[in-house]
Amino acid sequence: MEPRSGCPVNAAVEVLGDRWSLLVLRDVIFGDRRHFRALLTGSIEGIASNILADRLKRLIDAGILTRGTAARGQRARFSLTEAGIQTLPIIYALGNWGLDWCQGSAELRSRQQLMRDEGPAFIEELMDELRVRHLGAPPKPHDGPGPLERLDAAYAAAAEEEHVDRR
Amino acid sequence: MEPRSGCPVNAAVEVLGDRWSLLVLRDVIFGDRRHFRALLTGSIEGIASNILADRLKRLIDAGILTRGTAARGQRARFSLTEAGIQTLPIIYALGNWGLDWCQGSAELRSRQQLMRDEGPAFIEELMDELRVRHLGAPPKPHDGPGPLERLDAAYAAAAEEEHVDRR
DNA sequence: CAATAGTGATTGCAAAATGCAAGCACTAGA
DNA sequence: TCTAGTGCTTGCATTTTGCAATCACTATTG
Repeated sequence: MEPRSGCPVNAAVEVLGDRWSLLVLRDVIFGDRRHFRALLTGSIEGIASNILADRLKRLIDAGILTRGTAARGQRARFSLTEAGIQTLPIIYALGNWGLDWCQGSAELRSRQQLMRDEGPAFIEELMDELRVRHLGAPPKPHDGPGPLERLDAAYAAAAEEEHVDRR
Repeated sequence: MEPRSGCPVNAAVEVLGDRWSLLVLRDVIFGDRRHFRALLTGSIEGIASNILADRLKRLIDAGILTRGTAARGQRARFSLTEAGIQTLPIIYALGNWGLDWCQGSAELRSRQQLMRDEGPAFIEELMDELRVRHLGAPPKPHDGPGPLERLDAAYAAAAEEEHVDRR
């Protein structure tokens, strides 16, 4: 596949400029979904299996994900590469824009809101945590819960609030 | 068109998650291309006229671009809305990733490199300049050339260097 | 006036991508 | 053996993309 130009934006969108790839990466990063079935059944947008299989293959070919060895019929685990981890600012920027300019559910917006409130250091910490989880990097010392845990807590709190609101 | 979920990332990719929309925005922002023909013939990726027409319409419908009034046969001018200007961090993040992980031409990479070197304040200044050019905001006082002029200068310098290298 | 150049699409067609839902060949456990 | 889980693959219809020609309009020039 020959790139249409040598512009870095074009290069990035040839790999990432389709909505399913971006949503898959979001689920790997924030949902900690590392297996095919989890990604398929966990997709709130309802990705089709052939699209998921295709996108995972593309992301692997592009050096963004790796696939652990598994025999046929056995679960394989997907991991982000360093290049994959560094897509986080893109996903973050998209979510940030969506927060300002699109409607959405408070529950699903809560993670994005927390990241915005926390600032760029949080994004860096999150990338570090992804390096631990996906690349086997040694954990850095930190107090209290890690970024992903905090994001999950924000989501759960928003879900609880939404539940209370409905009563 | 019903959104597939209320997640802000999903909301953003439903509007922006296709490569042509992102490339059109890049050309409006960095190439200062404001008319159909300029976007069509100036596209280094060679966008097709039906795709360009379709994407411009979508971006207008999504509130990212506006189209100046023009009679049939007359040139219309496209302008970024505030929402359109705020896609800059997304485009920037994509280009930044492309700079690190993809091959490309020095000439076409020079703008991205300059933005990275300058840091987040540059992105803010660039958004201010876009507000002046597209929204008629009053210019802020600044010394020397504006961000877009500096980006063009970096591009020209890289082109000159590349030209020298070839001799 | 006719010819030319420019305006932003639109069109016809073939190829490619998407999406739904069923099915496949495999593994593992009861 | 049956059931449940594994990651795809398949058949089919629909949608999107991409190429290149064309359209209906405007404005200018000879």
